[in-house]
Amino acid sequence: MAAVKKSVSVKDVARLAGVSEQTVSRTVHDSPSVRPETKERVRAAMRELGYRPNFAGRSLRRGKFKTVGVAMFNITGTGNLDRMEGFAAAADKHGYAITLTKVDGHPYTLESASSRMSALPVDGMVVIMNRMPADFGTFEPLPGMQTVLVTMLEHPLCSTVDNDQSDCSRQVVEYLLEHGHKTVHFISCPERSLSGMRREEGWRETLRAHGIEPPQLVRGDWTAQSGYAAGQALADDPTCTAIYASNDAMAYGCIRGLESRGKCVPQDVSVVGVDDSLGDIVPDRRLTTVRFDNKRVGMWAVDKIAGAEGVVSGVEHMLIPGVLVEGDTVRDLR
Amino acid sequence: MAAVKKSVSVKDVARLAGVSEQTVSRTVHDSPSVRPETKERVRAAMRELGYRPNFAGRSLRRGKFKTVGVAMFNITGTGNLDRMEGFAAAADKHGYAITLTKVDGHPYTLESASSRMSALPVDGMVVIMNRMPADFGTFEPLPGMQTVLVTMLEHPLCSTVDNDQSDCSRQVVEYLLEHGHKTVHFISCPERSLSGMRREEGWRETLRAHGIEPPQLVRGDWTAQSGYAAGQALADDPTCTAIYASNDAMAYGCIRGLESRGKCVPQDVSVVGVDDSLGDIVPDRRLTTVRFDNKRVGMWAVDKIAGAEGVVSGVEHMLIPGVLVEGDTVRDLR
DNA sequence: TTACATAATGGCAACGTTAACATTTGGGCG
DNA sequence: CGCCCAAATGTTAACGTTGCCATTATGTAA
Repeated sequence: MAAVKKSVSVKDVARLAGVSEQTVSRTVHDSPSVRPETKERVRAAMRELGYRPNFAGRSLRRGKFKTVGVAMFNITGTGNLDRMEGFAAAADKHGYAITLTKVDGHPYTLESASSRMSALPVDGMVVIMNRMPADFGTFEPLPGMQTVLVTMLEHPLCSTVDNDQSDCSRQVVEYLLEHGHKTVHFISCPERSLSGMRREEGWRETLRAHGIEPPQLVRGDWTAQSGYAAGQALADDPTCTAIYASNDAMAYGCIRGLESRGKCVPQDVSVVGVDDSLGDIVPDRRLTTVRFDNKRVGMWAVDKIAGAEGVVSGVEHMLIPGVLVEGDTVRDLR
Repeated sequence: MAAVKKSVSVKDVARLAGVSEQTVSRTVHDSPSVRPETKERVRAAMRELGYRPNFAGRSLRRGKFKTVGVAMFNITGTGNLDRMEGFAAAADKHGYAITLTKVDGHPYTLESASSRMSALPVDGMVVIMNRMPADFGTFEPLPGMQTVLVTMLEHPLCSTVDNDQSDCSRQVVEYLLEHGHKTVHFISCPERSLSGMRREEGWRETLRAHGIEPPQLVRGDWTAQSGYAAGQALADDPTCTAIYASNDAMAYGCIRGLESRGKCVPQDVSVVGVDDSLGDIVPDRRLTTVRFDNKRVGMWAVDKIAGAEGVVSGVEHMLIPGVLVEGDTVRDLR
């Protein structure tokens, strides 16, 4: 076997096929102005030499990378896998690739995510925010770099997209009220969670909108254990016929906590969660919950960048509603 | 505001700073052979113009992208998030970026993953295999493109890395035998899962190595429901004192199934799962399980590519053992 | 036959960067 | 004062690709 040349370029293919470099390029792009037999000859040469177009040369020439950068502060997080599925799907649709970067060890600012990205071959960037970056208010996206933030907070200069947490709470509370419950108790989450706080607000607002003063909430910490404790605490409250938990783990924990105090779900108390994360993990329950479409969130973000194609499209804010999935943990009191 | 120039290059910075392009380049790379005051002048010019180095030009010149491509057939999958965490961490360590590609809609072959990658700016690639690609035996990696497969099957031309499923079963079975159990029953998974089959083999082999003929296994389908059914079936078997389930969902389902037949865990039957995926979802149990280090798997893969730095390092096969995490679902019979 | 349109192909330059080499400048020392 | 060395900076070319324009074949109408 001959020594492998560092890299095969159009020039090599052109020489072997006996055509100009330009004709090779045209063949690569399947231009109609190359004779079929010429194309075939060029293709044969490409195969023989193992030619593959050089991305750097191409991007340099074109000034575009056909790539969207994704910056994450924490990669492990509920829904991130689905979001990535969305990124990848949308990118694929537009012929784009995704470049993933973890912004970690660096300060939690949009600026650091942005500067990390600026040296990478990307045409635009998506930042997944888990909590509030220090410079959220003052951040300016890099010129020429379309920037989309995955967050429910609106930003004056960047488009944003996220699950609609407010609407989620509205759906759950109204669903329970429609089923005849007089009020809805709430198991919340730690106060630093943006999405959790929005759920809490939504719960409160919806109750008030229906003329109901929200009862005292029970603060949890996302774990089933905290839900269990909350369930036990609420078991003795006679006004409590419906509980809305900020995630499924707490909802399931709550059910078990209620059961430990002799209350049955849904006969005595109805329970609803959020996230649809129990899936196939729990055998005995089909929890009523809200399923978010994180894939769609991811797709929207990449569509916004890859779909724009150089057009300076305006700043947009998108909230994508979840879907309430009926299980067997809610009793109809009507 | 002045019209934004398409892109700011070293040339522009050089002109403004009154130095040569080379000096700008040297400043970017913080070369010691540029006078500090010159550097400062150049830096000021860079700031003023908003210069950021062009990745395409740089890669073209250097012939390297400092990027590792990751091809996935299915993005959603147990452990993928942790693996990505590993990819990103290792890439960060080496100053590399990660480019993610979904190989979907295309045929399930290594060839299609490979050709998809070949047009992207990557120096090497990682393929996450969930099942057996049609061309696994015949596949040849692209010349010059270091390719690592995430699979437990060894490949003659590509390095491979994965969790050690065999060892996982060995650990679980020996742990149970050491705790005085005479045999270990097994709840398996669908036969098309590579990792599941390897767990099954490991279970069988370890029992045989200890002179025990493996009992009839119960086939599950990864869901808690199937584990529940398996638990009910095994509840009536007096020889069954220890059950090893192929994942945590089935293990948890199994526990509940046993309980539904009046058996207590761990008093009557011990149960062990795999994956450590129950985490904070279940309030009342700390399942004994095996935790895999998918992050390390991911890091190994990227290290292999980014750490090589052009050196043609040999094909290696790496299996990374999991860690048995003791919960409260195993009874010591000794 | 000539003129002229059309199809197919070729030549050249430029994208932004940096390695290699070339040049200038400033000092130290005989 | 001249020599040489080192530090600092400049010049040139090339990486691979493709847009633009020029050129050459091929056919078609006047």
